[in-house]
Amino acid sequence: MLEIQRIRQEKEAILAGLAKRNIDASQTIEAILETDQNWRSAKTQLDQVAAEMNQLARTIGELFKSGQQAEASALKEKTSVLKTQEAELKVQVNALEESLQALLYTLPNVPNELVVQGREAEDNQNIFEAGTIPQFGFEAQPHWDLAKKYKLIDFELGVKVTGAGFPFYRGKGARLQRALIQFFLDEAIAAGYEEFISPHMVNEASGYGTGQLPDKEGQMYYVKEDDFYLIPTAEVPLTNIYRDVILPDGNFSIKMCGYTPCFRREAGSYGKDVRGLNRLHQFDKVEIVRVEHPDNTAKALDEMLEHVKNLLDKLELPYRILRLCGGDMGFASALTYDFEVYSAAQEKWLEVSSVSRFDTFQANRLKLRFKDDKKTTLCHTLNGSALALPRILASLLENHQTANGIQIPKALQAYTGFSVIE
RNA sequence: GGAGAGGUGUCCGAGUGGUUGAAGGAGCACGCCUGGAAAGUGUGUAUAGGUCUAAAGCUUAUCGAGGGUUCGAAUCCCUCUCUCUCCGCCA
Repeated sequence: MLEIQRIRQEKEAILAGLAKRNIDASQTIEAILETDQNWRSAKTQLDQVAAEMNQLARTIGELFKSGQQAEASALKEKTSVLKTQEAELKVQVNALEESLQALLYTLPNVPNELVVQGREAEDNQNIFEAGTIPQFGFEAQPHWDLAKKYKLIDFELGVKVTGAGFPFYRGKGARLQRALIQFFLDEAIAAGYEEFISPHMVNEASGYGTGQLPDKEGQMYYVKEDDFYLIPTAEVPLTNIYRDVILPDGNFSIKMCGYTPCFRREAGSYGKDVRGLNRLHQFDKVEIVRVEHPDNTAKALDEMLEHVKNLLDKLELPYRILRLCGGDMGFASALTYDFEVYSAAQEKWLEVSSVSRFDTFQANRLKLRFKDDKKTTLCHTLNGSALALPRILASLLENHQTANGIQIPKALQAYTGFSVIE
């Protein structure tokens, strides 16, 4: 959520920024400013009436104390007019506040200066490539065939027990999955992130805190009985640890990581995009989350990019980094880098990580601030996948396949306990 | 799930209708005292908003959350929520 003060002061800059998302926000901004103006004047009136009421109540109290019943009763009658006024103004103020809030919720974050205007994936900027795309002397098999051949994943069984998008991992497939989680966590911990095991369901307030609510209810599984949402990413519980928190000084750098399953309804997805492991309703992910002083955000983002690069290097996978264009960025993000791994048999790039800075956008909703001398200032938040498992698994299988089996990268062998899947 | 007790500021803790944004204490910050420290002593110590060029000042709201009663609510009533104790159930 953008700060209202910022909209008042930097209207033009915000409009220019949002244009990079192909959004013409001028009408919304005008509506916001007008509502804000109306709200403020109504609020001022309400405050004045309330002040008068308070003054009267105090006087009445004193009169009663000194036994001047008649005078007190006379004053009491005066209050009835004020009371009606106050009630009316209160309704007005509340209504304006609500519509202001609703309008603010509709505005996405303003893109960083590095972000280019663009509409779709083709407009993203390729800023880095590493690794080599393997050449096979045989016909490479897609991961769903490999998974079946080596009995690593059973999609049909998942359909039977739950539904599409909820696969079973079995045998070495399960072991490989567990190895990856452990590997990712160990790497994150080595990089200074504190590990958390979080709840897998969150309440409504947390959904609002990180921006899943309102509007994206349809993306989350919802437990009606208890009003809980299944988390779509560990970002939600981890970031919400800092909801309604004021850090005591500006000297902080909070680094958290956590493994969780992630639940996504993915309503509207279909076709070959969802084949095999490409898109699941439940998948595993290790997430890294940071809360930073605004001065440190750029550096933190760089560190996170390096961290993910390092993971992919160790897994010996060919990958590239894209800086997302305005139209392809998430709602809350100011700057996002996507990591894509080349999947040798599907012959396409698969997104395996998304690293973003949100600046004050989430912090404003979360009310996450720090004390700076006497002022309280909003913190910055960042997060990134490090990494999401299914597509990593898919590309491991596809890129490291040989005629006789699947080679496990060296860095992983200590975790899997085997070096090849035959 | 049933019965009961409770949720007050950074912490402890008082407060059952009238200058209570909130006694008292601890902690913390700054000052005085001291050769230095401790002790002692003084002052300060929430958040969000409105008004204001800004600061100061003035003002509104906030004692788990929301609503209600009242001229006036931390204090009374209702709903929800969380914590604790006992019982029940249970990995």
